[in-house]
Amino acid sequence: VPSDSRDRMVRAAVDLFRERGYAATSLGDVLARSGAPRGSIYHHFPGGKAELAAEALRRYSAASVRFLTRAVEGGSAADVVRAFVGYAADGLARSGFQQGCPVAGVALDLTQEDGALAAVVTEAFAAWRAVLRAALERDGATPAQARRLAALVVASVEGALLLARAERSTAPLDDVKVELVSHVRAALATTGR
Amino acid sequence: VPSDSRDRMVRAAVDLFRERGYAATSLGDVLARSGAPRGSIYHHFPGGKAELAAEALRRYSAASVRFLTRAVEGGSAADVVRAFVGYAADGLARSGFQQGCPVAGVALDLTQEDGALAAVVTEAFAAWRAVLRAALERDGATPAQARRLAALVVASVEGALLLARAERSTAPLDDVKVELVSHVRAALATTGR
Amino acid sequence: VPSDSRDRMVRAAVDLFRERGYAATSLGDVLARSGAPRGSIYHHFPGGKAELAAEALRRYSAASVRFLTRAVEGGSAADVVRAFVGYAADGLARSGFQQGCPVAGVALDLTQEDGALAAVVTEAFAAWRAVLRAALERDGATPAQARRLAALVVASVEGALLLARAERSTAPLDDVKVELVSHVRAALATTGR
Amino acid sequence: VPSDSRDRMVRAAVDLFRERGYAATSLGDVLARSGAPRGSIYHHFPGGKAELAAEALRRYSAASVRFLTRAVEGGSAADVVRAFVGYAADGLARSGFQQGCPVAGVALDLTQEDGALAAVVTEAFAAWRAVLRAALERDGATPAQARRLAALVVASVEGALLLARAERSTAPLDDVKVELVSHVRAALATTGR
DNA sequence: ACCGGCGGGACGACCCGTTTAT
DNA sequence: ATAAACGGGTCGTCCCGCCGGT
Repeated sequence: VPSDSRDRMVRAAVDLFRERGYAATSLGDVLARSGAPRGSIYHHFPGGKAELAAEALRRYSAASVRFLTRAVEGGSAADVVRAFVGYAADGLARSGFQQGCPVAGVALDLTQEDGALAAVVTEAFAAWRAVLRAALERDGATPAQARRLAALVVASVEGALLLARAERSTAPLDDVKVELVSHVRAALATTGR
Repeated sequence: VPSDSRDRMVRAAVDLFRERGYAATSLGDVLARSGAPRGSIYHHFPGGKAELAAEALRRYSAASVRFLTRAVEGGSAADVVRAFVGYAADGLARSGFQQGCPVAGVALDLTQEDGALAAVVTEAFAAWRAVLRAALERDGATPAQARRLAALVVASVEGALLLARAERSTAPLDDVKVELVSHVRAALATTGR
Repeated sequence: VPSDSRDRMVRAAVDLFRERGYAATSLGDVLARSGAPRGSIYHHFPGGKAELAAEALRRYSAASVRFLTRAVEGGSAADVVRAFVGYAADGLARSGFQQGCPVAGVALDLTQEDGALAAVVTEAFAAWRAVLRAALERDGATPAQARRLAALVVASVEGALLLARAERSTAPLDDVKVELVSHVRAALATTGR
Repeated sequence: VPSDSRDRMVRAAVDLFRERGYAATSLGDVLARSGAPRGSIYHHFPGGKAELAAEALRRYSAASVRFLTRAVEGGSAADVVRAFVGYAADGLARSGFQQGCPVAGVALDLTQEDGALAAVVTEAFAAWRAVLRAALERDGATPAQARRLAALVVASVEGALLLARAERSTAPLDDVKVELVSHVRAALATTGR
């Protein structure tokens, strides 16, 4: 059975990485926010901070992929794009423009040595792209086009989250959403013809 | 006359923020890479690390804006987009997939207290968007459309840089470039008609 | 029935104290080397690390005293000295010059508060000296002389083990053995005359 | 100019290693006893605890070698032995039977990785032996005999210090002194004949 | 003005010896 | 008889003053 402390620590880590990134988040911060006892971190995460971060990213990735997958099942590719942008915008707005994307927050702080964590980051990005690619192909995109569009969507959302958090406004996300939906629609219409 | 040490420190800071972000970069790292004397930090940057970072971002922003402006003067909006993506891709590839965007590297690590630095970050993003917006309007976009497209371009490039650095490949940047150019072209064509 | 885990832990502790002393040996090291389960420490050794160490020293002391006693029964005092030095040299050489004397390894790391462990250390030294004293008296030494020679022998061996481990060679032990045997022989000859 | 803090830290380290060895001495202990500020340690000893220990051992070694050398200049080999044992006994007795030999205290706690420190330990032992060997040869010993006798003397003193500290009495040192002097005298007399 | 030595306190992550709850 | 959990403490080092030189 997963311990309660452990779970709270992972959740706190996700939130903190969304707010200040990996390097600026101390284990003390995680402990303070989660209310977990100091000694527990090494027990639950023998690999230390990096292992905690890996788990946090995996959890965030899994949740967002589940969300995306549901959107894919219930709507068109354009709907999925809208859902993806909305997912990011929601998290940001709900937290008073504090919480961006934890994957980005970790990715930017990594140096070459953190191989294991870097792999988790890459995997998280890949998972999003895979879901988007599948939806785009399902709706008529060629494989190459789907790959490019998926990259554009993920990149735009990550970047827009950056802009939006910086200026404390969802405007960049809203703008990106409009253009993304229009572009995807046009691309699929052209291809499908 | 601007001191040599000061200059080297700023350049080292830019590079390090591109590689590992703000929080993961210590002043010791900056000193080591720049070869600057230890006692000089507070002489040149009484505000400490934050002031050094502000200067580093301003310098990077100014250089990239100069580059973008030249592209605007010499080509279409689509050319500017290509140049912008290329600028990011070049820096990344030239550094062996180490150096992303220093503005992003700082932005993600900031907490609410770093007001001054946050302002510099916002300003840097705004500067890029302003140049792009102007070029788009010049080429026929409506103000609102130009604003949205500029947001999309800046966001896509920042995000693609993230993806590209993570997977040590320029593929995401290349993919984003193709889609961005195609979308901007289509948008301007529609509007201008 | 003596538990298997318990036994393995004691043996691992002996070896580790011989290699790195008391303070540098963590319970985790003991667990890792013995393969014993983590939770068992407090079951078997309610007194914690100190109690484990006490038991380890007692076991080592008992084994070496048995060895010495057999040498006493089978030979002259000079033979006993040879056996004593050889016992130390064997353990050291067999372990690739890793394992010295666990009693020394514990003794040096103790502070004034560790009364119980200090007593075990003293007792271990006393036991060796007692056996040597008895053999020397049996072979003709006066009580005072036997006491002094026993101190010299134990001290020399402990010290030579230190030197030998440090320079990864049995030379100091060999040198000490030669001189010790010669001195003991001369002393007994003079007395007995 | 050597800083005052630095000097006090080294002296505190020597004393603490004499009392509890290397592993049981924390940098916090050194700081507390020396009154030095925490931030200074890394400035003075970039190599951390190991570098501080190396310096402490070198200082103790140098001081004791100076002492031994003076004894060599002013007396016979037997006098040197007496001085050597007395040096150890004095330090121990003066400190209320707390302070043994710092070289031993470090040597026992080292693992295979601490190569640099181990070299300093070996060097310290070698220095004592060299001085003793020279004095013995000067007084008529053959080279091989001098080597063996020097090993015996150093080993005996180190070991006797161990015993003496453990039982809080100088008796082992006194006993060893008597036997050592008698043995060295006899050895030199025999050789010189 | 610029720079080096040094000091200074606060945390950083890691991990240790121990106890509570099975 | 064992795993989960717990605080306290380790070393490293970070960011930052304060002087004395030059």
